[in-house]
Amino acid sequence: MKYVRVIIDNTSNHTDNFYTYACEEDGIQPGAKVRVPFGRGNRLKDAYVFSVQPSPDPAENLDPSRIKKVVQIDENLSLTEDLLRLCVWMRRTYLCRYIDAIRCMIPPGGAAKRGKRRDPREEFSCDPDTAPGLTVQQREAMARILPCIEGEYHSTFLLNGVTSSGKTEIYLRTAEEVLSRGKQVIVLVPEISLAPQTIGRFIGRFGAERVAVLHSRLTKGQRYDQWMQVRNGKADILIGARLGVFAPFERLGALIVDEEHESSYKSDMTPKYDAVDAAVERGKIDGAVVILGTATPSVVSKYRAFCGEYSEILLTERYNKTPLPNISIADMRKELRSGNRSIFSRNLYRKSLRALEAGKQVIFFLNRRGYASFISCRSCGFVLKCEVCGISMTYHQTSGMAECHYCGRRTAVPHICPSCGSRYIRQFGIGTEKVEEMAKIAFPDRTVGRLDLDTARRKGESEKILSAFRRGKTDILVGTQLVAKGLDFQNVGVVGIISADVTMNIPDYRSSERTFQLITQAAGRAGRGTETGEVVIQTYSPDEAAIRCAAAGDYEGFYRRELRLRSLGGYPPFTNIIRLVFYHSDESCARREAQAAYLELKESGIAGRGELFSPQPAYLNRMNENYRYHFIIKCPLEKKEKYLKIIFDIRKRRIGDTSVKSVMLIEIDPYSMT
DNA sequence: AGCACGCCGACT
DNA sequence: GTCGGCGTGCTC
Repeated sequence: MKYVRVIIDNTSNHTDNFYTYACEEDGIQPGAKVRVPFGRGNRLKDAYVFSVQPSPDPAENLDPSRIKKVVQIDENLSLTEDLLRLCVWMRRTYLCRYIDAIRCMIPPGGAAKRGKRRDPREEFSCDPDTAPGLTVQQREAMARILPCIEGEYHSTFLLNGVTSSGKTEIYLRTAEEVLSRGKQVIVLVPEISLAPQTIGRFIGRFGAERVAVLHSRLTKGQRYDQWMQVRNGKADILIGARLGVFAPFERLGALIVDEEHESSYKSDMTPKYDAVDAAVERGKIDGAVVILGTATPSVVSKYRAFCGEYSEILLTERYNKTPLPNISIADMRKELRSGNRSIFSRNLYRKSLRALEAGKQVIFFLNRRGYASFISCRSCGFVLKCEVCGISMTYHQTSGMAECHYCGRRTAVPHICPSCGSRYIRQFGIGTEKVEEMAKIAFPDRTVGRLDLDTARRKGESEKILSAFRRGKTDILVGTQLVAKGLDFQNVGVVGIISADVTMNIPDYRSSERTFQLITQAAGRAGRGTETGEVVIQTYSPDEAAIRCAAAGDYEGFYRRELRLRSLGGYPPFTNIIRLVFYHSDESCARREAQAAYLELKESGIAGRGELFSPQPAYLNRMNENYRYHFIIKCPLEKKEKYLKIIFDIRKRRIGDTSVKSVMLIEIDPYSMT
């Protein structure tokens, strides 16, 4: 007879504890999925074994007569011990329940109904791929990674390589080395639909039968099948979106994260984990090599490399010596002053016209987010920013005020520019639809396609738009970041970034970083063939560091400056932003309970100057009929444990207090503040 | 979250 | 007497 400590699969907030059961099967292992009687009604519940002991833990002082027996063991859906440790880390790091972490790791709906279903791997073309020779830099990179694979110890590499420097080949070689030692590989990509070439190369190199894919677009049945391929060792490579980090490999040798700076690695559902951090943690637990690949490292990752947490590998040479595009900045203030009121600068218009006449194609890029409106002066480029946080303020229609979404400060919208006194200060917001319309007017004899979330939502539509552009059926492609990411077009002569200010002015401390990354990526779409491409960046703030540095291809310069600003503002990587959200259908209840939690933190005396901010109505004040209040903590790294402990206690107090009605959400470094 | 226990009012 | 209201508290 063994005794097991389990976590019950239960929706309750009150049962996030270990429960001890007796088990007659002596071979029971941690990670096993079991059925146990639970509660007074002894209803059978799923549960997951976290530890196996010869006798009940005496410290728990359990009455032996209260210990019930495991009634069934489900061999199929068991987790690995390493994943259990990752659960513990997730609960500690994101303050979720054990069961929330476990649910990331098992296929949803359990064993879905049997039956024939499409193999999701079929959709990827897979010409046999043979390993090409490596460049000097690639060989140097492998020389640094190989010792970890051979020695089977964990290390995280930040693979910082410019576009076409051959990062994918490093991934493939790493995978090859790991696989040849009988170990397994996880490859994370930001979004499966944007990575068909990467997947195609893995399948082409290693064979489709060894590769499993996992992402949220799969049906439940498909996800179950792919998960099983991994669990029973049929596949030894998994390519997936963020949830692929939880693939149940027993002998994981490497975790590869492509485009590590992408925001899609942050989960938007509970638990709000960051798949990059989870990958690094899993690498530590499993003793696996972690490779974070990118052309524009996130400020946080770059800083960790600087601190020695990660080792940085630079790839600076372009593989086929493709010339870098010629990047220029168009100052839209000057355009306006000289009478050009169109959305195209003369420079961009002229270059586009010339390229189109030479039979080349053109991309117009604009990253419009529905709510991303900001207040700016068309005359001098001034942008209304919060005095405390330095973040651009958002215009609110309902209040008619400009608000900072971080600290909640409100100011009246100036009618005269505080900087230059001009009256041309107003709210901005153009979208891709308008760009499409304007492109059709400006280039009347050309065909224009548009790719953004609205046109790509319909299934198969984005493929249609992209293939039309690739085949030359459309001359001009207007799009959001969907066109900027990872897609190879051979015939693009000009990339026009219609307004670099759109991303610059979203209310988030990462807006500079995102702007730099997006410009760099969009620029990388130009001149992929043999000829030099042209990139025109249009902006009302040509002196903005993110824009200047991106135009100059100066990552280091951007990074150094941005790091200083983050340090001054108390932002990551020097802090973690912890956000607590409270929602309830009754506004006063949400406000009161947010206030109670805030006071509890304040009275604990933990918060230093500028760390704790008072509760504010959340940006989307009403969501699903719920009123939302939130507050943030700029938590210095060394105080994280202490802060999390207090927040954990607040949650415990709230669970025990029946008068508490609102729901509290905990977010660490949230990607958006909605 | 369930589910049972428990301590009060109105019904055959 | 006893049926049932939902406040309280526990679930190995």
